[in-house]
Amino acid sequence: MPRSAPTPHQTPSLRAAGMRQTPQREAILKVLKDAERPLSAEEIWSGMEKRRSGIPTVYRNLERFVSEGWAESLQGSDQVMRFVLCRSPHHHHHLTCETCGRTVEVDGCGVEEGLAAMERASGFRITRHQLTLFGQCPACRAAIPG
Amino acid sequence: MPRSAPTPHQTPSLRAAGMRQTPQREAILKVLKDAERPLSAEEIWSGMEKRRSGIPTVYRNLERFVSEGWAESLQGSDQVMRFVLCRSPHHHHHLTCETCGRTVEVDGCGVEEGLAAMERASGFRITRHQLTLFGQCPACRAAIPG
DNA sequence: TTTGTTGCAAAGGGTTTGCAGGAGA
DNA sequence: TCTCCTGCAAACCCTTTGCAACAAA
Repeated sequence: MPRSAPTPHQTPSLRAAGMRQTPQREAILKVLKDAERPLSAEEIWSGMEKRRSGIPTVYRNLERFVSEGWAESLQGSDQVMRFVLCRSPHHHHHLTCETCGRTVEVDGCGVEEGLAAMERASGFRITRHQLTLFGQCPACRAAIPG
Repeated sequence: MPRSAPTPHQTPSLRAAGMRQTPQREAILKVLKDAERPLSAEEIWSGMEKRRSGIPTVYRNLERFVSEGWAESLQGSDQVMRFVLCRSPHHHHHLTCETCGRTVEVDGCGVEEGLAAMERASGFRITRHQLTLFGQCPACRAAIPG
């Protein structure tokens, strides 16, 4: 249930979204902004200076940010939810390096034709999809050739 | 750490996989076989006649079946792991109807070209991907046209 | 008989809730 | 001042573990 204007992917503005501007919220956004990979709530919490917040506050705000479209929550293979700031307002996917954990966004999608073929094969109408990509980033490829 | 032969996707054979044949295991496999959608451990447990098992047994065997390649575990948007029997030995994806929950497998993949484009754009080497598809099955499309 | 499995109970770990006090606007 | 937000503690819930009893082979 997004509350903000239709194009919320710009620099998150607490005020514009009708949220009060608290140091906790700014700290959470800062940690997310500086992160190069999806972070768990606990990692975000640890990253906040002086831990001046409780974990529940982190969770509550994360949920808020996701519903605003500012962040995205990703389920890993473990039981932990991780969060990333959405840099792009467009449809995109996250590509995670399995060696160093760095995550980048890939704009666009590139699976449309594949989806169309699957629709024909299954008779389903495909309305949404979630694609998570894993591999190795350029730096790690260079470090560990093979 | 699969223990069975390289082609374990046929009808699961407990004996062939080096597992003892217990009523609990047969019951779990039966519930999964009859299911048309991914089931949580608790749903599987409830589906076993007379609940003649403890939840830990269900979890332990599910983990075993997954490592044998007989089943696959899927993370939904909630915090619950769900399980499906793999009908096909090939690379495939699961397509879930958002109206009735029915899930089918789509053989093949169809996103290869897209992945190649993403590799070029990102510089990553993509080694694995997870694609989950949502939409509406033929029956639900017929029932609720639009 | 041997050893893999099960059941119970309890622990674990991430996430959510209730509520009273605190602080933006 | 008026709400919204936060912090604390406890509750929740799914999943895992330890261990002794049990049963498949």
